[in-house]
Amino acid sequence: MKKPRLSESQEDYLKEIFKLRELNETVSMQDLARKLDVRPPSVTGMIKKLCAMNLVEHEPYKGVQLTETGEKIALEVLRHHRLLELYLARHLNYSWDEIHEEAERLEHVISEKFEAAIADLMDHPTHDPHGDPIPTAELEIPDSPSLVPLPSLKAAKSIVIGRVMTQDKDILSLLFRLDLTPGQEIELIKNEAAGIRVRVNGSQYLVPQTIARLIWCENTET
Amino acid sequence: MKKPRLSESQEDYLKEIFKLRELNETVSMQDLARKLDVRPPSVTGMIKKLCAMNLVEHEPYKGVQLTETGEKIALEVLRHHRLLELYLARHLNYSWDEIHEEAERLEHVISEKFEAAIADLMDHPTHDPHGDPIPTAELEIPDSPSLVPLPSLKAAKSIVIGRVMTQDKDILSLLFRLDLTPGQEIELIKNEAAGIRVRVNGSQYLVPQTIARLIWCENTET
DNA sequence: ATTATTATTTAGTCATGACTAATATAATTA
DNA sequence: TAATTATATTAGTCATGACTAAATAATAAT
Repeated sequence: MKKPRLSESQEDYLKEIFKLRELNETVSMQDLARKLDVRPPSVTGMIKKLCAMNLVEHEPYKGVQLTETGEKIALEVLRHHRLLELYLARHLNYSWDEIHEEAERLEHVISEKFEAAIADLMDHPTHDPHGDPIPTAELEIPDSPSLVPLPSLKAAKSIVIGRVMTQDKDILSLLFRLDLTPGQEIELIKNEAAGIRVRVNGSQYLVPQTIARLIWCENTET
Repeated sequence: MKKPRLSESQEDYLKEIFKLRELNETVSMQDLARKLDVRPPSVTGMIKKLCAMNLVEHEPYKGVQLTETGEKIALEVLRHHRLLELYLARHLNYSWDEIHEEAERLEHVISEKFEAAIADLMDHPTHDPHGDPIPTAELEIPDSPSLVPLPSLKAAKSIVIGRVMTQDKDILSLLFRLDLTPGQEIELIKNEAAGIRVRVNGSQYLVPQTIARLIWCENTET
């Protein structure tokens, strides 16, 4: 079995299919075009190629899916990305909103050796700074606490943030400044129409619904 | 003035022209083809393009030269490369013969931020693990001690290695195992036809001429 | 000075991975 | 069911950066 080394583009396609698949039931060509910032015909072309390589399967109008091999590759890229994000934040003093872009470029070029080295250095972490799970070296996805969006919770004294579902730099830097970060314990005071009133480290904020929806928390009920 | 962002190929061409220029008086298309591992017509094509961008100048049959802008870019890439090599060796436990390849890929994708971060972390080093000078952030080449090849020296008690002029993995790993590394102090016992007899950390070796020529040392004689 | 050799360039091809414009197919709504 | 809208695909183009084969220019040797 040969290992033909994929292009960065191809890796990005696989990664994006994987990420979209986690959210939506089905992944359309358009979804991909949007996320990858290319035009639909480009997607058609690339998906054709990936099909021929047995990395994805495609039923027109029904969606794209990764094959087992395709998923392995996606997970490898995702592992690189998330390890890198954590590494940049922890060891190179990157701020939260800077890590994504850099990781996006580095993920395609680091070797197995590099991956292993930073994983070692960080003691084989299971989640990145956004709370996203980091696939293990064996490409399994580690267990995460079951999470729900902040707006779906009722007022409660102690809620722990698990994950922030955005890569938008402005939002990230805002959340970072307010300490609305994974691991942080907050108090949900009241769920209002305009937003969610929370207390974090003694300070009180009204978090707009749009932003609150991006904050997923450990499910305290039941 | 626009900054058109060069391709990795283009950066490699500029870097290689710079490095060749340090050794030879003149840089031919063939030299470039050899070093870059491409065929001469490819070089012609690319040089043409770089000329149009005002990054190099080319007198057919007389050689290629960097313009000021071209040199700046070459130095930037070189700075990335050498900082990375040192960083990989120091912080990620890379062995000497592994750093080059990884740096070769990373040098094109790291940001200014990344460059600054690792430079800071290492206290703005002036030389990489091979003894090659690391251009400063302002893209000046730092002073190096004046060096001469090991075979040109006479027997002497205390000689300090300054630089090893190879990227061959086997040779590097050999030199590393024998402690024939920049900064190391050695005794030159005798310059024989077959090689150079040296003592390093108490052990005695006969270093073949081919290899000895790659080892440059601080010039002890006036 | 002519010939041989080496260096360089032209001309033309190929693969990648984007693009636009136009078309076809499916899903949705009237 | 037909019309409309959304989705996907063809067909054809372009830029990049490699390649081969053939031609041309410079240098070295006889």
